[in-house]
Amino acid sequence: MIANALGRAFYRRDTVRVARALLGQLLVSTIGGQRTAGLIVETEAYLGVNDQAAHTKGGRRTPRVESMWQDPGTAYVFLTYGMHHLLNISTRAAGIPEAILIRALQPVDGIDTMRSRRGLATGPPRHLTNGPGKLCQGLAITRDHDGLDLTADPQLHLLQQRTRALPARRIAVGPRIGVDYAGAEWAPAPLRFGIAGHPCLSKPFVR
DNA sequence: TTCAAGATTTCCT
DNA sequence: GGAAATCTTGAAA
Repeated sequence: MIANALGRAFYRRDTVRVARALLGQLLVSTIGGQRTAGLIVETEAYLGVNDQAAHTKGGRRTPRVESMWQDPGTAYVFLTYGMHHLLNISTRAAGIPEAILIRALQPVDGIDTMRSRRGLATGPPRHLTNGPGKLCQGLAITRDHDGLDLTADPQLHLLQQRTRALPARRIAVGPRIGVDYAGAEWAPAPLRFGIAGHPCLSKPFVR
């Protein structure tokens, strides 16, 4: 077991609640012998079979999205635009395909490793992980890691940094990014969460 | 078997 | 601000 890791019960709760509770927790990757880690500063919730923005809309259960149907705390990693990996964590009970997309981190450990992987020798560290594709590149997360149990995997897991979610006034809320195709009900739904005013957000929250 | 489109990033103007 | 890069998936034929 991993000391201080977020456990099954953390992820088994309501997805929006987990999305908020993940803000400020530490994502740790130990891949290729290099430890890299960052604090989660931005998340998005994807709500199962009804959500028209989710890969599981209409109850899809194809090989790609199988991880979303698995136990809470399972990694769902997919490739988009033919070149970028995106990391999600499944929530609620097995059989309920909801998940949270990790959209941005504040780099904490292994910054030199992240620079090397991202091809950014100079510049502010926030550019290493301020986007869902960027953070996967920085932490070396690929489809090889799809299906991992993030409550217990030595390569990839989350460590508890706080026992309570941030106060509501410190959490910015807005529509999800890049889901304009999802229709009038789901595209504008307030399912994106971020630490208000944090410099590592992938995009500003408009209010 | 075919084909359109995408939960993004980067580079150019 | 706009477009290209690049390839798997999912649905239709």
